[in-house]
Amino acid sequence: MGTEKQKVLLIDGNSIVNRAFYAMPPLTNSTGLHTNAVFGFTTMLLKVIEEEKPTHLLVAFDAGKATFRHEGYSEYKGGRQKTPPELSEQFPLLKELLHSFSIKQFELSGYEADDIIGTWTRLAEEQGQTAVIVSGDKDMLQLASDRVTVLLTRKGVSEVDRFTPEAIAEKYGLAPQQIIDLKGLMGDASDNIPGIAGVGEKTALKLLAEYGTVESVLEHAGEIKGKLGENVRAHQEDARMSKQLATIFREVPVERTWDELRWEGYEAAELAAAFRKLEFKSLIERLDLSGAGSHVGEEAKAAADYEVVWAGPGAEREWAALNEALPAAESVLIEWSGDNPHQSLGIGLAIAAGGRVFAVPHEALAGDEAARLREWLADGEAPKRGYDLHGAELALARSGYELRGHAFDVQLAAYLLDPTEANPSLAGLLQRQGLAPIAFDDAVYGKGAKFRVPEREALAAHLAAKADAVRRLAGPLAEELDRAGMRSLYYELEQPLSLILAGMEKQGIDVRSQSLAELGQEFQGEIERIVGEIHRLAGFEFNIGSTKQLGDVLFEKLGLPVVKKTKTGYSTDAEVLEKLEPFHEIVRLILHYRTLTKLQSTYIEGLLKEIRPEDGKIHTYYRQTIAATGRLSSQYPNLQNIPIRLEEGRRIRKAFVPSEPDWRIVAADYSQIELRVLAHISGDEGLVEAFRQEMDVHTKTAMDVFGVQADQVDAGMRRQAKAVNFGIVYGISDYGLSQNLHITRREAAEFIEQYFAAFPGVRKYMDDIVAQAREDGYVTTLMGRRRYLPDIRASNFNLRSFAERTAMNTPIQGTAADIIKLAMVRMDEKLKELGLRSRMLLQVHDELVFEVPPDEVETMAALVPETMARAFPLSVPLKADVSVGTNWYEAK
DNA sequence: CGCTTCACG
DNA sequence: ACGTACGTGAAGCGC
Repeated sequence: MGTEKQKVLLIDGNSIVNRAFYAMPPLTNSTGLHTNAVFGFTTMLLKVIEEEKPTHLLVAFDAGKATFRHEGYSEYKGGRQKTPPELSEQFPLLKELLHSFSIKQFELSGYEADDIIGTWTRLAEEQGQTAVIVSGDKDMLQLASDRVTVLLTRKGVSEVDRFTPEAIAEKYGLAPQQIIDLKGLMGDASDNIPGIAGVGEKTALKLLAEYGTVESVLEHAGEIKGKLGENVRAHQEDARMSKQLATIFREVPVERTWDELRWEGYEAAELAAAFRKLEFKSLIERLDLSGAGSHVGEEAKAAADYEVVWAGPGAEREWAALNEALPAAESVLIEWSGDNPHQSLGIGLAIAAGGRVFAVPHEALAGDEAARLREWLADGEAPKRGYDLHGAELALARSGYELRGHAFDVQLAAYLLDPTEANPSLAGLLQRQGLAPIAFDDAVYGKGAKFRVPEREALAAHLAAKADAVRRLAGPLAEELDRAGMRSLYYELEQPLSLILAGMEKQGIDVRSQSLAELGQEFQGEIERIVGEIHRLAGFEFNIGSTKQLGDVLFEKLGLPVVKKTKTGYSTDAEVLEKLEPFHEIVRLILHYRTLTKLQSTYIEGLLKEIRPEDGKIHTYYRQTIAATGRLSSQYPNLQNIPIRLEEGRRIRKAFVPSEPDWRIVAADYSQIELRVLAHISGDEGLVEAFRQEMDVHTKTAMDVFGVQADQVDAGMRRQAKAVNFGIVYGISDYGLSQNLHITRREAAEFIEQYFAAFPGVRKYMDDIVAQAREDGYVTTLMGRRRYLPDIRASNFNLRSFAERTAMNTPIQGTAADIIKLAMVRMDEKLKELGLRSRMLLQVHDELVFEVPPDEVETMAALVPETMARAFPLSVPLKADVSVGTNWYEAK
C-alpha cells in the first residue's frame, strides 16, 4: 500500500437515488424509461469526484427485502411508502451506468447501505486512510471522525453540507456517537423508529446536554420532572430499542479487499456509450465525450434500434406495410388492462418484424383495415412468439379475434426457469437476463385508480419496446430451457396445456343462479337467526365478523381463556374456537356463523357475481405461471376451492350443471396420487408393495407404525396414520404433526420415528432430497420441473427448515401436478381423435371434470380414468375413480 | 393495503 | 434454542 495517501468515497446509493428522484423533474428517454434519478445521481457523482478526488470508490445499496433489523422489530421502516415503479426501474440503469464508470458497487442481503459504509469507514480508519461519505441520511453523522467526513445532501442532490466532528459539535452540540442517542430519544418517523413519545429534537438535545447518553437519561429518569419525566419512564424500552435500531452495524462481511475499491477513472468510450443509451446529451458534452466510442457498434447506438410504425385507424400506408411484414413477424405483443382477461379492456398490440415494430391501437382492430391481421392472428400455421399468449387469447376473444399458432411464450418459459419469481414481467426478465431495459408497465400506465393509457406517442413507444423485448428474450430463454433440461416439459406439456386451458375457460361451466339464490335464501335465514342468538348471549349487538370486536366479547366480556394471540390481538380462528367450545354455548354458534357467512359471501354471492348473463356460465381463469410447485391456480372466481368437506357447503355443487339438456357431469379424481408418487420416487419397498396390492394406504401405515394386524387398526389409529402421511408429504416436523394431532411433540416425534423405521426408503428419500437441494440449489420433479431453494443453505434456522420441507414436498406435489397436466393433454388428444363431443371443463389438482352427452357417458366413464391412470407410468399403479351425475354434487 | 380467516387439494 | 406443517384465492375488517 506504500505511503500514498488514500481516500475512499463511499456513496449511499439508495439514499442518493431517492433524493435525486424526488428532487429532479421527470425525465424519460425515447423508449419511455424514466431516467431522472440516474441523471441526478450522475451530476452529484461527477461533482463530488471532482471536489474530493478520491483514490477509492464504492457505491453501497440496500439489498432490498428484509434486513436483520426486521428480525427484532417487524415494524422497522413500516409506514414508509413503497418505491414507485418510475424509480425502481432506474436502479438497474444506475447499476449499469456505475459499471460503465468502472465504479465498484456492493449490496448484501440482510444489510443496509449504511452498514456497508460503516464497515468500510472502520476499515479505512484501521488502515490509517480517510473516508468521505455521501448520503442524504443524517444517521450517517454517527460515523464522522477525524478520518471520516460526512457529506449530507441538501436541496436535492446538487449541494452538500460538510460534516466533520467539529461541524457536528457546532450544529448540535453533540459528539458523532451521540447522534444515535439523539435518535434513540426523538425517534425517526421516516424509519418508523418510535423514540420516546413527546420528545422531539429540541428536548432530546436538552436531555443529551444534561446526561450524555440514552442509558444515562434512563438511569436518571426518576429525577426528570413533569410530563417529560413520565414519558421517559413510560418509554424506556422504546428508547433502548430505537437507539439500537439507529446504530450502524460496522461488521458486515464485505467480501472485498481495500485495493479492490481503487478507482482510476472511467473509460471514455464506455461511459459515452452508456450516456447515449440513457440519452444524457448534456453530460456527453460536459465531459467532452462526443467523439468517444461513437464507432463502437451495438453499445453506442441509441436506446431503440428499431423503427416504430403506428398503424392507427385510417393509416393506410402503415397498414399496407404491416400487412406486408406479417409473414416475417418475429414477435407479437397483445396489451390489455385489468387482471381478468375475460373482462379485459383492449389497449392494443404490437408486432416486431425486420427492424420495425408496428404498434396497433385497440380501436383499429374494429376496422376493415385489420382483416389481414385478423387472419394472421388466427392462422395456426403462422408462428407467434409472445408474452402470456394464454391471457392474450382470452383478451382477444373478447374483440372477436382468435389467436392460434403459439410458437413460444416468454412468460411461460420464464415461469419454468424460475417458478418462484414474483415479477416475471418483460421489464423484469430483461433485467435478469442483463438485456437492455424497458419501462415497467406501472411506470407507463400508473397503478390502481391512477391507471390510464398514455397518449399515442408514449403508448406506441411502450408497446414497441415490449414487442421488441419478446423478440430479444425468446432466444435466450429457449436456450436456457434447453440447458436446464426442460425443453420437452415446455414444448410437450406446458405449451400444449396453455391452449387446452384457454379452451376450457372460453367454454365455461354452466351454473344455475336460481339454485344458488335459493340456497342463499336458506343460508340467510339461518345466519339471521344465529346472529340474534349470539347478540342475545353477548348481551349486546356487535359485528361478529370483526375479529377485534369478537375478541373483546369472548376474552374480555365473557372472560374466556386466551388460547393464542396474533400479532394484532386475540386469535379467534376455528382451532381456538374449538378449544373454547366447552366454556360457552356462544362459541358453537360463532363457528356455525363463520361457516355460513363464508358460504354466503364467497360462494353464493361471489359465484352469482361471476355468472355471465350472456351464457349463464362461469369462466374461470387458470393461471399457469403462479404456483411454485407447478400446480395450476384458478381465479375470478377460484373454482378449485368449491366446498365439499361439509354437507352444508357441498350443496353449492348442485348448481354446477351440464350446459346442454340431458348431458351429464363426469368427474374423475386420482386416488392418493401424492403418496403413490412418493412410493415411486423413494422406491420404498413397503409403500410400493402396498400400492401394488391396492391396500388402503392409511391402514397400511397404521399397521406398520403401531405394529398391529390389519384387523386391529381402529378408526383412531387410521386417522393418526393419515395425519402422519400428510405430514410426510408436506415435509414432516414433529412440531407440525403435534399441532395437527393435538399431541405432544415428543409423541409426534415418536410417531415419525416409527414411520421411518417402517418405511426406511422414505427416510432415505427425505435425507437425500435435502442433501441434493443443498448441493444443487434446486429440486426437480419427475418431468424435470425445477424449483430453486436459495434458503436451503441459510444460517437462519427458520428459513432453512422451511426450505428443507419445501425440498421434500415440491418433487411430490410437483410431480403430481406434472402427471395430471399430462393427463389433460392426453385427454384432449383422445377427445379429438375419437371425435367425441364431451368437453373438459375443470381441473382441481387431482380431479378432472367433464360435461358429457348421454351417448358418450359410458365411453367417458372408462376413457377418463384409464387415460389418467396411464398418463405417466410409475413403479406403482396410478388409479383414478370416476363418477357420473346430473350435477357436480352428484358426481362424487 | 395488510391481516385474519377459511374454502380447496 | 430456534418455532411451521405443503400449495393456493377470496372476503371482510380496520388502519
